[in-house]
Amino acid sequence: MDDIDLMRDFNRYYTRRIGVLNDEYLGQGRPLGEARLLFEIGAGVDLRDLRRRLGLDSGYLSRMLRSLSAQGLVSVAPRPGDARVRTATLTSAGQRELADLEERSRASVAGLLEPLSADQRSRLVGAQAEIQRLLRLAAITLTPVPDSSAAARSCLRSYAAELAERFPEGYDAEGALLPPGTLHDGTFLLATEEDTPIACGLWQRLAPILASPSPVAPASSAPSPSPSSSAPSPSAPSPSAPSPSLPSRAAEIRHLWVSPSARGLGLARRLLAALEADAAAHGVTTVRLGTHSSLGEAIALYRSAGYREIPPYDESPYNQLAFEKSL
Amino acid sequence: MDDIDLMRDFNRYYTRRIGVLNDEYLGQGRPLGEARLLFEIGAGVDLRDLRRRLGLDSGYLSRMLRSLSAQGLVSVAPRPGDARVRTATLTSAGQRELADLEERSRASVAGLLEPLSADQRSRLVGAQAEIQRLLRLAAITLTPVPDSSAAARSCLRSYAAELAERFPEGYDAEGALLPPGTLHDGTFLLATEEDTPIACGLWQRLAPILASPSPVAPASSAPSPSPSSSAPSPSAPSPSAPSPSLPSRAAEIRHLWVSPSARGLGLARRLLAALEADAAAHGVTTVRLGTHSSLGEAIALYRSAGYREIPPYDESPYNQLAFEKSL
DNA sequence: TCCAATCTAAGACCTGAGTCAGAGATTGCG
DNA sequence: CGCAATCTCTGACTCAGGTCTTAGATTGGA
Repeated sequence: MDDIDLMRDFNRYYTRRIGVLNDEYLGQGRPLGEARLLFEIGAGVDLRDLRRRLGLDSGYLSRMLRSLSAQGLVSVAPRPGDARVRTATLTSAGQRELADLEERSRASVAGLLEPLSADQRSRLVGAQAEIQRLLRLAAITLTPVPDSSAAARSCLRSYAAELAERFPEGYDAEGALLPPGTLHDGTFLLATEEDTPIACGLWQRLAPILASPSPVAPASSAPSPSPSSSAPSPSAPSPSAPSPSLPSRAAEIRHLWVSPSARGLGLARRLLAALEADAAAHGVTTVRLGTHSSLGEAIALYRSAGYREIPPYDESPYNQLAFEKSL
Repeated sequence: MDDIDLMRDFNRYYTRRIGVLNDEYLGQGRPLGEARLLFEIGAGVDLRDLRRRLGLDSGYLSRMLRSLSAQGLVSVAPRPGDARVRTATLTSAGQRELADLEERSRASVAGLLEPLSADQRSRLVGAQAEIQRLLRLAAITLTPVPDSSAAARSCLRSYAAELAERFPEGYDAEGALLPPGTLHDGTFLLATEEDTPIACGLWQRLAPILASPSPVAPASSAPSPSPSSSAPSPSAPSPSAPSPSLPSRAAEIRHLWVSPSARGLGLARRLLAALEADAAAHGVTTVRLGTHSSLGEAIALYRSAGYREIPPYDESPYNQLAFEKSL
């Protein structure tokens, strides 16, 4: 039995167990769809958002809401300001009903856990947390996007905001952040979880350094089918590339950032590996990066990913440390 | 957030993820119920069993089967020998269809696992295995039953069969097994998982030993509300009890057995603890047990559960080792 | 041999879930 | 202002899932 079969087996077992659990507390007279609605309508939600979040047809939603408001559990009213969209709110009876649902749900889970010792319970939730982390990580997709795209800029803004807060000296986004539309020889990777951006990073070809060994022919560095947003094949240097006609084999990784909500999943490591792989596929053999001495987790990540410290290679005031790795 | 909320959170996340996974491969044109039927009809099943296993209404099942056999996937025929029950079999087209379903299911799980490294995958399935073990353990119920009940005897038969195989000298069930209906001062605990017996064990009051300290008044050993099948309250000794009018405060644990299908769950430990608790609730202060030197896991269990070795206290040829614990 | 029990088939019926097309209301923008 | 876009409601429709009842076939045991 391989991993796949083991997982299928677990899925069958778990969904069956949890299925009866859910029936136990949800199926108390109320149709499932309505119960889910009650859960989702916290304190006023636009119907539009409800539909999107639950993936419902507008007619279907409208009908369920009608039923719920006939039962006096929710009230639907046009949103002040824009009367096209309507918002649903729980009435006080609805809140009671929801609390009741929650309580029943808690009770049925408690009944399930009851025969287990405290130690066994904590092992159970520990294993669940591990699974959830890994599944989240697996559900995150990495896509190359233009560095000027809205999602990319929003990630970079969050990145800059966080650095401004963490660096004792603050962070000058204007001066230090990659200006939009200037990444011509490299790739901006965006990580999204259920269509919301949660992490990013980019690699960018470095101008050849005079002290570096003279460029050799790009012999076997054939263009690969790997995803790349903007980098042309190595034999066709981009217009913005500096004087030498052969592209540099050194690149820099910059702006690696993971949203706080996605930390602890191992996403930074995955993103870093993806950036390296993409750069390597474009003929890059050496990647460098600079970082701030206050970013302990990042430094630990680079070290454990095979980077070794080198003297700082640029003048950015924020890059007190620099690292390098051969691909 | 306590264990219960953590588990609810995980349930929501997991069922949602797995839900879309299932829709992906099951909802290919065929209704879910029919797909489940295909899975369940392996090589010939009685409709009666199908109904019981899936919890279906006879009319509903009959309708689905009609539809499946109209599609040429299953054939239903009266069982030779008893024409009241009918059996369903997959046709060769049905088998192909099932193989196809399985393949799609594997593919969708594989797609989910694809972004994970081998190490992450093995951590995932490891955590799943842990959860499954703990949930199985939690789903097992311990019930006191008469030692002559069919379920009890079936467990004891399996127990004897296993010992006969494991002991180099064999096992004489006639001589060594508790005869049915003879447990008058003690409790036979049966462990069942989804209504099938999977483990058992019993405690039985020992006749007072002459060398033991003289019996004290059973002062505070009040009868407790704990479950007990046959043991009368300590103040009313059973007719079969030997001469002294006060019940012995020593008991013996015997015939502790866990079906191979339920090993590794920690069930033996739970069963042992339940037996001790039940005995203690009946005024027992010392439990003893004997075991065979070849039963390494059992010996390790007793040691780790707080038993200390004592000299053998009876003449059973199978009890080369004896243990004792004060409750 | 006959009766009760068992098992299944079939039909009527119901509910929930979900889709679709069209009509109204409201708003933003040229 | 008027038009297009957005959002919602409504009703008609389909389908899966499931229950209930009745009837018929078969069998085992009195």
